[in-house]
Amino acid sequence: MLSGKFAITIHILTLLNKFPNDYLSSEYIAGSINLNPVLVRKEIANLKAHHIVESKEGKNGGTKLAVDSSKLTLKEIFEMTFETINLGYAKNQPNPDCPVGKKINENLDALYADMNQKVSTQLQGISLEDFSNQF
Amino acid sequence: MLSGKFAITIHILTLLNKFPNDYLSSEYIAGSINLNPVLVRKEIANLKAHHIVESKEGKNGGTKLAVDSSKLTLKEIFEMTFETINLGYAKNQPNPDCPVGKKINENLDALYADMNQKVSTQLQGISLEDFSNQF
DNA sequence: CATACTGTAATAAAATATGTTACAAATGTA
DNA sequence: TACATTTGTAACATATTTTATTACAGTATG
Repeated sequence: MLSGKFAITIHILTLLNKFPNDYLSSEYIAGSINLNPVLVRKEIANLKAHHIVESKEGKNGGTKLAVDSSKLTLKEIFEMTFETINLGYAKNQPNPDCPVGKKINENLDALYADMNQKVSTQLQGISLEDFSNQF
Repeated sequence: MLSGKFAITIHILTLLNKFPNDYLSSEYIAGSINLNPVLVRKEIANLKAHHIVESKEGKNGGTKLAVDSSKLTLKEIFEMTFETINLGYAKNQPNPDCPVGKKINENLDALYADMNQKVSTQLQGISLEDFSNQF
């Protein structure tokens, strides 16, 4: 559930924000992340689905930001690349005949919902521009 | 890095807290979680290393809480089962010749450090007893 | 029309998580 | 003492997820 998606996506967006007038190729972006270009294109597909970037096919094609980086927050990026943050669940269905087993996931859910609230508040306060300005 | 460890561990501890006078067997605990007993014993080994539980080998053996559940916080459980919370890193080493690649992990680290701070504060406010009382 | 891209599917490889088997050692109990 | 039950732990097996690769059709540029 946790993977490198958020990190990769924010890396892509930071690069796009550094070159707001250029269409960057997946090959170029992949070179900065040190990642396979196909995986970059997959994350870009996700960003496109959320109308955060636009791409141009064909020669000299590539991708550029389609939104104002001061208005895009890390919370939105988080939500595009993660469902929620949590500390995991036991994978198997716990025993419904045990009072603890029966309610454990419900109680973990409540705990994790609070965590998400706190993390979301933090991330909402940081724009892509803010993040990008650190470089 | 994220797995079911936290969930499994808190499940174990909740059970132990429900039966504070009994040594529960890994078999019994595994039945509630619906997990292999060996994996339960592995998590218990971790708890023992932190002096949270004590075990008795041999017939009628098992594990029981060794601490006051009102004093053990979820933060401590979190730290025993996770290093930190984060939204991941690109797995490969980013390109050090790119200004973004060179600093991306450092900047993500700073972001995640803040997240951990917030999550830790939340978890510190919840004791095992509090959690267990929800069942 | 050659070139350089995106988009996407199919497949492979690697990494991680979970499960199983096995058995020595400990301990209670008949 | 002999037996049954349980922990502790290692070794191995399987499943799942993540990451990488290959391939190629489609699109735009010059």
